[in-house]
Amino acid sequence: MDLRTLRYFSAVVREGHFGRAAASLGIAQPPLTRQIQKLERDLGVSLLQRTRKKFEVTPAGRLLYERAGRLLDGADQTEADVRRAGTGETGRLVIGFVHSNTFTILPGAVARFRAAYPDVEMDLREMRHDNLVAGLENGGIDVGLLRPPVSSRALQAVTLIHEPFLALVWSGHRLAARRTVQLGQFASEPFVMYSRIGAPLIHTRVMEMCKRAGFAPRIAQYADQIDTVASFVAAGIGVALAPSTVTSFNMPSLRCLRIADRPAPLAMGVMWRTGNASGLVRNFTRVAREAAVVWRPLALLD
Amino acid sequence: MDLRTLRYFSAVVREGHFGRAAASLGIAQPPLTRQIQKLERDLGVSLLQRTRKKFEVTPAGRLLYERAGRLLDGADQTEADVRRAGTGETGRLVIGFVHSNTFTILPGAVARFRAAYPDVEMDLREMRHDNLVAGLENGGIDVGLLRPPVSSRALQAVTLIHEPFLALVWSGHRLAARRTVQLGQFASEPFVMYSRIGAPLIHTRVMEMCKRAGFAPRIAQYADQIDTVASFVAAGIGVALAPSTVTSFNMPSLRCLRIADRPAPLAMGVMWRTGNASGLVRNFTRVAREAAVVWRPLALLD
DNA sequence: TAAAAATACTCCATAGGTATTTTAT
DNA sequence: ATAAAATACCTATGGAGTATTTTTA
Repeated sequence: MDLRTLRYFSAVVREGHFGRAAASLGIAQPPLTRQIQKLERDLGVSLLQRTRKKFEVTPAGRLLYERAGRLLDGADQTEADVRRAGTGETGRLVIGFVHSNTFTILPGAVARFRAAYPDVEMDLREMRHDNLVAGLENGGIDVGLLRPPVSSRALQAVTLIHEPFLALVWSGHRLAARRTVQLGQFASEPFVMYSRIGAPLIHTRVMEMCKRAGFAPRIAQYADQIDTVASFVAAGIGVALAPSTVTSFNMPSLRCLRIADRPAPLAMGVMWRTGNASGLVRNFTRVAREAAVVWRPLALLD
Repeated sequence: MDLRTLRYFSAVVREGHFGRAAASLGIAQPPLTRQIQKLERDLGVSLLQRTRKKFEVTPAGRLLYERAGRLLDGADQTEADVRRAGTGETGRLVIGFVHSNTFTILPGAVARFRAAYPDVEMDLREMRHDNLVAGLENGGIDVGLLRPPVSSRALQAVTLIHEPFLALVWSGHRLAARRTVQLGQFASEPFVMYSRIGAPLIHTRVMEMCKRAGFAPRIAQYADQIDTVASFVAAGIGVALAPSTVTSFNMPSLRCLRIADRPAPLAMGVMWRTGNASGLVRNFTRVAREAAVVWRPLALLD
């Protein structure tokens, strides 16, 4: 008993006529006759009470007709649902993101994805970089928004946007009136520094930049997130180097300066486990790229 | 997408291993691999994320696995139910019967059938002979207990029991002390007669018997059913010829006499529409025959 | 007599088998 | 090195087509 045979039998009962049923199925009448005979043999049950000219449906046949209809509907529905799931139009997507995204592509990407795939359930989780990488690797997180590069062969990444570094000082700082600074001018300044745990990538980058400029920063305060860094700087605790996203904040006592050394910008990307490129992940990645294209960093100190 | 393929896919997911799945399905591993690949092609969906060594199930695959399980369970259940319906172990059976059965095989047949097929719903309908024949012909009644012969090519019959005719007189009758009568002795008696409508077969038989004995009966009263006939006779309204079932009644003023002419007995049979020999009908017929075999007419005036 | 199902036969698509290759652990 | 999936190639079952027969309404 397979679905094709059930379709055949359903057609015969529905049409009440082998010839018309065969036509509606797009096959010839003799194979249809044979398939129904075979079905009856296989089940060991008489489904149709025949004469050479017509037939009527036995009680067992009526039962099968009723059940077959439900089974076929269920199979069709399943096929459609699986197709949709395969294209990522439905299902559940666990999205991990590091805090920095809050002010960049996350809102746009989520809004676009929700609009494009309303049937996908999104589970958004803000996480620390290291936990996010682990989550992606062990499958707890389907897709992550975090800063590449990540040294994990198991993960694949696409870079979405680049954010230049800016130098931050408070409005009372001696350099506050400048539009551009040399990193060397910060050599003896107290630093508000991204923590190694909360933002290892930025931490490393800032340390490198300082080293390249010829000094080791004196760290007055650690902070995990860009908004905390900005508020500490605005409070006069120290200077900082931070991605241009800081311009999203409206902090009167904060000044953002261009860096004459032009350090390489920070990247933000979308990552997923190699081999988990399901429709959901592919779709989210695509939508995130679209969101990144139209994303405009706020005016960079024009 | 057919049931076989779904069984294959379910086995692969359940076992987590193509080789073991193939073994559990009783096929070789390569065809299983190919069938899963074909299923993915047909659906246009990646169900398993493979390496050459192992695989994991994609979200779409998990969805299909879950749905396939339900579909397969439903199909198996349907197959079992249809088989049962085909053997007549389940379903609904409309049984028509003429009143005479009330005192003969009906109780035994129904009790046995209920015991043997507890899942069959019985719809018992007492009907007049003519309506029962019509009901059998048009399909409203599945199986009937009535007196053959019936001149309808559309119906098939099996005779269950034979009931000898007895002569009935009231206890004050001049022949009441006899054990045997000649039909000719009733020539001038008033008759309680089965009506032509209610019991056409017995009516005809009684008229024939009288004619053969050389007289036309003087009909004092008509009655439709054996119990009515018996009570009229017991009331002294007239004599009657009736099947031996009358001995089922405990009527003090009723005498049942043997008929020396030994008329052919009346038959009672089970009938069904030719070509409606469904499992239900076959089973009922068989059980009715079994009931008839053990049926013992009450002591015939020993 | 006409129309419908059943049968006879032929063909080919495809499921399944065996042998072998590839690759990940 | 081993074990697991994939591939190559072959066979044969059986599903579908055409032509024809049978039957009954």
